[in-house]
Amino acid sequence: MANPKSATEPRARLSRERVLEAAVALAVRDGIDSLSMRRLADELGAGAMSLYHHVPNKEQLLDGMVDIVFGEIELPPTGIEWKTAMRRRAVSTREVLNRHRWAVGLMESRRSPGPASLRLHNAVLGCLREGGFPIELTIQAYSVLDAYIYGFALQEKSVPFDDAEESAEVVQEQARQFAEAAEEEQSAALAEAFPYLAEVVAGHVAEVGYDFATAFEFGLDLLLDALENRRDAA
Amino acid sequence: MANPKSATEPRARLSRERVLEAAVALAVRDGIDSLSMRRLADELGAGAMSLYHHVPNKEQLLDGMVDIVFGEIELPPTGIEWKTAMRRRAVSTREVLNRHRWAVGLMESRRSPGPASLRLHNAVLGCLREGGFPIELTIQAYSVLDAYIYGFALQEKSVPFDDAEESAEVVQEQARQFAEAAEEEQSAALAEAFPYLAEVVAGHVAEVGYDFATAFEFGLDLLLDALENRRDAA
DNA sequence: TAGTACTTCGTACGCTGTACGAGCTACACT
DNA sequence: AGTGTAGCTCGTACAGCGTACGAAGTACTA
Repeated sequence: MANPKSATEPRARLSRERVLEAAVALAVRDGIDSLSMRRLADELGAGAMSLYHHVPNKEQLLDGMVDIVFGEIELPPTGIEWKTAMRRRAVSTREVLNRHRWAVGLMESRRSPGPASLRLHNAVLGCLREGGFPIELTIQAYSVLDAYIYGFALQEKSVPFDDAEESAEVVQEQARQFAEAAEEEQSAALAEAFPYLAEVVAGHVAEVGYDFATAFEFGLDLLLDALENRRDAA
Repeated sequence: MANPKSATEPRARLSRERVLEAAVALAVRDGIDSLSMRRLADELGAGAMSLYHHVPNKEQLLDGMVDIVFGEIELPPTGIEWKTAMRRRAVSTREVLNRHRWAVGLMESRRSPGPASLRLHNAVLGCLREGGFPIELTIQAYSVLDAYIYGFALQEKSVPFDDAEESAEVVQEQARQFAEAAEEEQSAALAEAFPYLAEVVAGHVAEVGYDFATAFEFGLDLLLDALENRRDAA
């Protein structure tokens, strides 16, 4: 019988790469909670247990996915001023983490970094060293910057929607929870219980809005400038 | 009404508070992954489904647990300099998050904050406002500081052991993964592939060590000073 | 004492990660 | 060309998960 399967037919074989890519796509589309081995296998038109021939277990599947995300982050360019380079890398990191919100909790807390992660870490450290930072300060700077970047991403993760509407969304959300919690708190006047919070949420954010990108870069520049001062003071 | 006087019987009834406390204790002892409704019920000597009369579902159980953690964070003291107050609060947050590592990923990313969370947020904003920060800068400062604090906690979460030994632990871990990943990377000389990383990991951290508390306060003071400058420049 | 409301919890359903092993496929070497 | 073998696929099964449902027990009010 003539059964042509040598062509580009749907009978595509699995591979570690295909599995990881499908996993990332699924996480982006439906969120990390929807990523189960069975769903992922379905997505690939395979049986669940087939996956285990290309990935040892779910934990290492996540490791692989995380490294894909690391691979999307722009390395700090060499040959330009360190501050500009670090800024580019930081902004790129935020963008990537925004695209892959599912990864935010996983990136920093995961053991056993993959090659892309190592490459990035090495490049960042190199950028600082070449920028004239002594070792101790390099480590400090690296730690501080990464803490800020990932912490900011963590904050952003909790807001439901994308760029444009997010501020309004946050405000609404906050205001509603505000009322809710105030009820539990037995007080009728919530603004009285939390006046400063009310001032910010109802008074300012509701009117002026809040732009994450601007806020991120504000803090980023604050840090970069402060680090530069520290370096020159040494 | 809600507090029976003669509750010294071994036949302790369940209550939302008892459930939440047991849940936190379990998470501290065995980690958040070990927290299941059945295990928690066992811990309380009850059936699994009994819990649902005191907590609507697991999601809100986690919300309640998180709010307990927020409640342990020291509010920024009033009546003293804002920088000192913010420092105290930041250091306290790090301590609490270190005691409750299970909570780190959950604190910031959780919707619907509880009363303790609201109280803390309000106090922090108030501290900045009373410290002479205009509203816009207050929001920025708040965002930057929290991003840093929680991001740092996220980093710390991944290191296995406590205070003293952690540096050595990190180094060993890093070095091992280093070798591992370099193997995958096909190169034999890992130090050649990631020279800066090698310099830091093998060269400096291995010898001098790395103290998280010091690193945290370095970045914290960097931020606080920078924010003060920003305030005075306005 | 009866009625009512609240609490407890056994059972069950559909989901999860994955161990096991039977069958299939593809390629290497006679 | 035939055969051996190594790797891949996947059906089945198991323990554990969150939780819907409803029966039984307990406590308190009238």
